[in-house]
Amino acid sequence: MPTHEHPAVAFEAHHDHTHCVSSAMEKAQAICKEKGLRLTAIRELVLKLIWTSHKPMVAYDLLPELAKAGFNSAPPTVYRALDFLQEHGLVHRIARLNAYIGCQHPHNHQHVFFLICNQCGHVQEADPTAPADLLTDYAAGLGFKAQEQTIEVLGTCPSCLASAT
Amino acid sequence: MPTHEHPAVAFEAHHDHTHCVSSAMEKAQAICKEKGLRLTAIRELVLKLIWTSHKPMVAYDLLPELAKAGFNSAPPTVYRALDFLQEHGLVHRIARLNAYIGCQHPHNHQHVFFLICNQCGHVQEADPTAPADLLTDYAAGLGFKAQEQTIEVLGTCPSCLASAT
DNA sequence: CACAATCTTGTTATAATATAACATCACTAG
DNA sequence: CTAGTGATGTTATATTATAACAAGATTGTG
Repeated sequence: MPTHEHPAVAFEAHHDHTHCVSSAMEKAQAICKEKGLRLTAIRELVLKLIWTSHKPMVAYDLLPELAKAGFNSAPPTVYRALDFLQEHGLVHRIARLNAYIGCQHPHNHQHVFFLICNQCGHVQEADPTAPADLLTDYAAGLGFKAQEQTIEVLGTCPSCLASAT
Repeated sequence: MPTHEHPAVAFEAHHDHTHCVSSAMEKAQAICKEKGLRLTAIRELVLKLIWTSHKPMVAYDLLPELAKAGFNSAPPTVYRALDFLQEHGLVHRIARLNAYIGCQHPHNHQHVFFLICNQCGHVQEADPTAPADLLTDYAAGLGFKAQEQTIEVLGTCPSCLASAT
């Protein structure tokens, strides 16, 4: 296991997930407080559900969970919460999965970089810094001004590689 | 304008589009012949429509065009054609747009790299080689075996930058 | 407190994207 | 020519997402 905490966490089957979720929630509360945003009950629950699943969740998977918790559960409710969370950097939308995942990284939210396992579905967020610079430069060479970057890498994660023997 | 032909073509308002389309169609026919694939009338028309538009097209934009040409125009028809074209490297699907565009590049079809203009909607396919190597190496450092890569860069294209003055 | 302004949520309806399932047709190899 | 495969037709439905407007909640200000 690497000595730094984040990069491998989603590929670790037995990390302390309870801690992982509560830490993410505390961080989200702090961010909202700092920015004067309202992390309402619905928004908080949606974020918690996404973190708890620790896999990408699609919007319609969240609806029954909202219903269980006694909230309104029509699509606009969950899409609004997701829009809010995404807008403020708390979740990412993974385009090719139509799914949402908690934002784990300390980086510029405009630049996202995911490693998506084809076999188990786990998604690892990675550090976008190096590719972001490369892509921005490449685009600039074509006269294109880059503003937002999405990198989605599909493949096989360490744990699936291991279990394939 | 760069001396190489491909990279800037989609940002060139006045390139020879008729030639551009017919050249793409000839190339597609050659590829299918070589691989023993059947570029049927529907598949050929779908590919031609996509190339002619020269912008990303969504599946449901293609349906009325198929109908005009006298073909069946239920959704499965167009999705099947798109699946075929995508599977054999003739078009790409741009995940965040739910849209399809003709494949312009001579590279590995598993590695795609798009520059998407927020203002005019034009999409430029770029050379994925350099970022692909970087991403594969980065993933390998995390024990992840990369197999397929999607890079979508949003921003402003040269022609929109120029017209913004 | 009262009130207006704004933000958030509730509610109904519908749009947009994509696939399942099975029938029929057409091409190709033997 | 004929069985097997691949392609298309057809109907129905699943999945993802948003429009539009009403009602409620929160905040700042007098």
